[in-house]
Amino acid sequence: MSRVTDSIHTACTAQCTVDSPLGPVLLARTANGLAGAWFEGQKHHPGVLAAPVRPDDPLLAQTTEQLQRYFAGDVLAFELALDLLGTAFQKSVWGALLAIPAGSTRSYGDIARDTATATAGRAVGAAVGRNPVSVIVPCHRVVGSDGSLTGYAGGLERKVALLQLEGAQLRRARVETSLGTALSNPRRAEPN
Amino acid sequence: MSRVTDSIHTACTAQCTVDSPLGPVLLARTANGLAGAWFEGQKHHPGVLAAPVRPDDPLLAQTTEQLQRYFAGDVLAFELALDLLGTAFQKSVWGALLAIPAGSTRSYGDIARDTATATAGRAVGAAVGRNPVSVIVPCHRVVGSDGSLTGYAGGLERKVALLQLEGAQLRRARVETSLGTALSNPRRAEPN
DNA sequence: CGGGACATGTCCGAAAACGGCGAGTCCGGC
DNA sequence: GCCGGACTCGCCGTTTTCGGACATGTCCCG
Repeated sequence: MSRVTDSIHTACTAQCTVDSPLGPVLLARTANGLAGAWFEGQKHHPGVLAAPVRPDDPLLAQTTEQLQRYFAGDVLAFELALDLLGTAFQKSVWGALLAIPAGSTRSYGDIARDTATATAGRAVGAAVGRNPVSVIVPCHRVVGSDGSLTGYAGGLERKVALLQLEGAQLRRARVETSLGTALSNPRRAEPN
Repeated sequence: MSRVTDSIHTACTAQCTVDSPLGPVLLARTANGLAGAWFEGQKHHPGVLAAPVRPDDPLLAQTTEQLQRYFAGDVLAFELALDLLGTAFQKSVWGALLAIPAGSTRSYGDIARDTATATAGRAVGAAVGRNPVSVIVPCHRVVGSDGSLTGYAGGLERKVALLQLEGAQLRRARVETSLGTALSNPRRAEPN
């Protein structure tokens, strides 16, 4: 068990489960904020938590409501107190994710350039993959530099679904973008 | 930082410092009981704790008082709620230490025979050395099978001082015991 | 006696492996 | 000629693995 994985086990003060179109989501909070939101069966799922089940916990209830609205199509920024447990590097990456607006995407390399060494794309990928708060910390908005989806801890189907729900421009089959590179790489408006 | 060392950092709820003839002692408690008592500069000292300083905490005050009586020569069993943070093996070893009455000593091998595999003497030594609650969990009452003191996280001087305070029979310099091994190994009355 | 060799649980430091990458190259198809 | 796709290589933080080191004691051998 990783160091951060077991810290959620000890720091978690309350948990509950929300149903979503993509399956049940396990929510977990600490004394300081929301610390986890995992799809069932997703990678790095913490498993069974010892903390008491409290759907009525104010923060968890708030989270549940915002998630339900989100999945209903009312996509806007979540407003929740977060407590992201991880290394300094991971926190900086997850923080950068929060700055990606719904409907758009950025590449792992972009995040690397923003937060760390420009060449740390791969490390960014690892950190993004360990995002403890799915959906709310929008790790699904990060794609490869060529627009490919590359991976998602909850399974690529969920990543696709989330992006479509947000109305993001997914890279299409090559057929439609034959006229130029700009369309095949929609996340870059400015050429430089 | 070791896994158990940082667990005291997170679990500690209150701390304070007591003066003793052997130097200041840092006391730390968790929600469940006394979790630490370290001499200044001793090995595995947790360093600076974030928990608030509360000499008036009931348990800490109780501990302070019993320690002062102990050092004043009123040596009797401590009566305190303990919360020993460690592995199962370590807990079993530390538990065995509590059974050693003041004034007597046992060997690392003895403890090994009592708690774990008979050949785990060395592992017992390591565990004893990491006893988080000095003096109260009497790790100073454990000596080598030949009666030598072998080591003490707080320094051998302190180990000697504690044992003398308790009136334990220390092995003397070789000069006086030249007549036989029995005297040099006073902790074994029965030959078998 | 002295000097190996071995068994035991845990911690610590170093080294290697492992990813949700990205840029560059080369080659085959249309 | 333009892409794709497959392949190689450098990059970087984290996790895992591994080798010693210990507050030892027993046995066996000179």
